[in-house]
Amino acid sequence: MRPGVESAGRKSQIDMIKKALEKVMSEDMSEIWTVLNNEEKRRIIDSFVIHNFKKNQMIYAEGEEPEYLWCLLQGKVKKFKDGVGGRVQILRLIRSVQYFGYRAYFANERYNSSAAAFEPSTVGTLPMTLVKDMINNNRKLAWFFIHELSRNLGGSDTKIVNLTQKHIRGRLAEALIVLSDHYGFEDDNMTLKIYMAREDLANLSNMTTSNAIRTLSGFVAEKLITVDGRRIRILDEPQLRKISKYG
Amino acid sequence: MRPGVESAGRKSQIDMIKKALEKVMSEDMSEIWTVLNNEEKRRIIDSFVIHNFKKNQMIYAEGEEPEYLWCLLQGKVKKFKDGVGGRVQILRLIRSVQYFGYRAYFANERYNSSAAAFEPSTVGTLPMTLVKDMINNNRKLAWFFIHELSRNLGGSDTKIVNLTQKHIRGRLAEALIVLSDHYGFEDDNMTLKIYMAREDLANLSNMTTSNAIRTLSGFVAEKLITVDGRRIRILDEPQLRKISKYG
DNA sequence: GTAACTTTGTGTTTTAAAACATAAAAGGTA
DNA sequence: TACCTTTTATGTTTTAAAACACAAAGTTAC
Repeated sequence: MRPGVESAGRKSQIDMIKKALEKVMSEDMSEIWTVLNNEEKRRIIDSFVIHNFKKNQMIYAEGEEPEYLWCLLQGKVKKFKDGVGGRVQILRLIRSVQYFGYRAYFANERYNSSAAAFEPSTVGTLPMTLVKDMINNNRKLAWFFIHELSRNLGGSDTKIVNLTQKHIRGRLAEALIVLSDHYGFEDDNMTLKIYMAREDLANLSNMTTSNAIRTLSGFVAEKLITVDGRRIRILDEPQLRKISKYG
Repeated sequence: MRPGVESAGRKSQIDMIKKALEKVMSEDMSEIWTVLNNEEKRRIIDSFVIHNFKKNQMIYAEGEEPEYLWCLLQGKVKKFKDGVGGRVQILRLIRSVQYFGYRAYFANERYNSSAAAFEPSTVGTLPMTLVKDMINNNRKLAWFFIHELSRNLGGSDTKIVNLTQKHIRGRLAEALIVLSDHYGFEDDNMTLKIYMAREDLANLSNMTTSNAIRTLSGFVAEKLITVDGRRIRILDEPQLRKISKYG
């Protein structure tokens, strides 16, 4: 897949790459880069390609051949899977700086899920062949991926039980908690930093859009949250956690 | 956790270990061993401990500290998670020779699920500290785990969609297909090689035991399968696959 | 071999969530 | 501005699956 490079003029494109690389290299969260030696860093800088995606634009689709390691630099990305009868399940949310799209390559499979930008996003790519070489020469990088994969697998297994066994209210409360843990709050420490459509909220918590809307209204009536369009404020997190646990 | 060693007399215990090691070392499915050099093989032989588990005996439980790589030599093992209201979800089935129990260690977490023997089973353990050392000295071993974790993660994501979106009949049909793919058939090429309680079948396909029984009876009435106690024969696999896809 | 317990089987009732049906807001566009 | 599309909201109906209830087979233990 050759992703949509929003060509934005040569100068500003170069600036963007520079800024993005700086961000990637300095971000302490992305421990991945701290384990590279200088030669590896040069190879990365030479191969790193920046792409911009518009709101709701697909990054890759289930069934395609995985070729790149994707690194979200700016924005928010969802990984999702189309199921039966037009229903969609959001599997994982990506924030900056996080890596994604490598699992299928490692498993020797085609993409098992799709990725799309939630909001305007900047993504860097690195050919997986290069990543593979780097892993072979750098055992810390191997451990980085072993660790990431292991954490994600645990998360997926937990999600299976949450989505199949909890009731609607529990699932939505859980989704709100996950969103707050993952993307955090605005400066007021209450407003979720992600503004998603009710439909996405529904696809995240395995319910229909109407039920997401209805249940959300219920939470408002119980004064657990307030809602202003897509702006959600968490008022009573402990109670939400309780409902998420089972209620 | 110190697992239950069914001490079976010194002589036969030694025989068992010898046989088990032979099996592990020769099994071509377990590519993991082919990548080791002689020194590594000696370290393994010295540390490898055999354990026997009775039918339904727990191997480890959610929340415990992971210390060992488990290798199923003989028998069948289920990995499962206790959810809300006494419900159980079977997450993965292990056959010989397969490895399990390493994810939590790699993720630096406690066990996220439990493991129990479906039937009398023989399991070998290796301290994860040793496995870690081996990975550091052997990049092919690192790739083995990256590959396994990646495949499992893809499977878990698929399972999320299957279990949340398919209807009861589809989920049970899917479970039967998975069982046949995973454990295979008896010599008649029809009878599933695994004999599980209806309750386990239900826990595998996210439904109540009564619904598993009822739906299974439905399949019998439609001549898709026959049932004789826990012995299930697949008569019409194509149709089962169709139902599993959506029916 | 009989009693106690567990597993399987089936019918009936209840319920949680989907499906359907509108309508009002909100957002985009000509 | 007016028009069209999408999103949000809420009420009503339908339905798939759980819950409940009981009986018959099978197992296990004594």
